[in-house]
Amino acid sequence: MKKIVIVEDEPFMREELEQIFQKAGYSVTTVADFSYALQEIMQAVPNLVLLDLNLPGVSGFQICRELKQKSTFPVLVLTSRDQMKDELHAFNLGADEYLTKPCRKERLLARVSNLLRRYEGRTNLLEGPGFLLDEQTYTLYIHDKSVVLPKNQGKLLEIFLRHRDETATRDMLCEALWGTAEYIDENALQVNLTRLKKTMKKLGICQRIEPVRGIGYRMTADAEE
Amino acid sequence: MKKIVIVEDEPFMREELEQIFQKAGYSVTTVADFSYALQEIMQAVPNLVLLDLNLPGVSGFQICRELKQKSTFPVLVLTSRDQMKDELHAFNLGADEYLTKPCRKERLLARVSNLLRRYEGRTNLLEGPGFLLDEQTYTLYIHDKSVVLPKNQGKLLEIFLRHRDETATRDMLCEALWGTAEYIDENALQVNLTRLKKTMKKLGICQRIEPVRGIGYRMTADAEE
DNA sequence: CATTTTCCTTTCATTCATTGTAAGTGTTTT
DNA sequence: AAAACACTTACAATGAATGAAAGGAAAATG
Repeated sequence: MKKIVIVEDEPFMREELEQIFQKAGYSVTTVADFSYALQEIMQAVPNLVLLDLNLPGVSGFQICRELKQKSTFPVLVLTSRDQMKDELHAFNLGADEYLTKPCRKERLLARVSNLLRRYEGRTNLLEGPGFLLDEQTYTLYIHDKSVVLPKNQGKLLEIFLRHRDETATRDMLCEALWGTAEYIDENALQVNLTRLKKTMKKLGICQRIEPVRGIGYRMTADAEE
Repeated sequence: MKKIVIVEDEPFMREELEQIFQKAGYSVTTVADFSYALQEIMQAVPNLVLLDLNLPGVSGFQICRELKQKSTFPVLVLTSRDQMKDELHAFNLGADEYLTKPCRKERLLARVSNLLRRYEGRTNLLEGPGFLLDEQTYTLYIHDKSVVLPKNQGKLLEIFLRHRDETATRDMLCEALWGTAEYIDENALQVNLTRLKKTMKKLGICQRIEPVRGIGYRMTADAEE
């Protein structure tokens, strides 16, 4: 059963939405405390997020942006703000659909199931700058090409994507590769990193993996590409 | 550069759309002869199709349905028909977006780039009943799981998906596996089929691969699942 | 500027999944 | 019942991915 999180402050509206989706066979969770909205959503691990923009205290835009940075859930913005600039802004932040209230039940349900269909099989995809990585198979999507990375290279890339612009310690990387933080062989890690760099270069993904002396590595988006 | 095909009968509207998208940096093709619309679209191999519903002689719905059955291009329906039932119908046929004329340039462009973003890395996905197959890597997506099929199994499944409910001859299958229609070994095909069946069963995809005596095989959707 | 430490690259042997071969078993059709 | 066709299983060969080893660069240190 597909799970939907509803972020809406107006109680009457919230309850109506909840009923609509429950009747349609969805599992529904509502967010009450908007200052922790992001955490609550992440914890619920929904298939889709229904987001109002006018929330007391917090900016709906801000929630949308952070959601899209830290997760891959589809976001449907449902709001009474019918300004074109709001709509464009929402799309720029990564929103997947934008509907204005009042909205007919049928339209809402149609758009939701449409989004869910679009996102089928997309739940495991990590977003990198200019490419996508399937975290289960390590299939890499870039433009219209796709390649399956060798497991070790995939594991390394996954770690880097999960810690964008942070430093990944050698322990973390070894842990990911062999399940233990102790060096099996300090060099094996090295070799696998070299290989990852090589395949990324071959694919035209310009990323720099820089060493952090004595600690580990960090990946930063490169200028070109 | 992303390529868009515009299917619109009203000349003034068509030209305006063409200009809007060209200015926005897209490559544009327009369809003139609507009785061959489908063929023209398929031949153009666009990244997105902009489709009007009110076409002389042909049903836009019909084009939409066939497009979605035979390709994976995203379809944006842009029409003056603002009936709710038209919208729902379009969505049921697999349309990805539905906008009513008149429509502001900004909104149209935003929705288009939104769709294109959503379809990144999705261009190679073949749709099967309940699952998706990447035709380059043979990564199989089912529910929230993904698996990379061995090449031979992937090739076989691809053939079956491209000829849904038709019979795939042994020649076709051998051709796909070894590039030649002559039997390398009649049995090798057999073994690979067995393996495909086994993995599909393990993944919970209920498909039946039935032999057609002396000719080949056909895949049919199964009752369960 | 020389030395040490740290990091990187290349080559080679091993390992493991995938594939084809072979032999034998089941199932239709005539 | 016999023949033709379809399926399964086990095993050996192949090839990609991996780790080991050794030597070369680059950065820090005195």
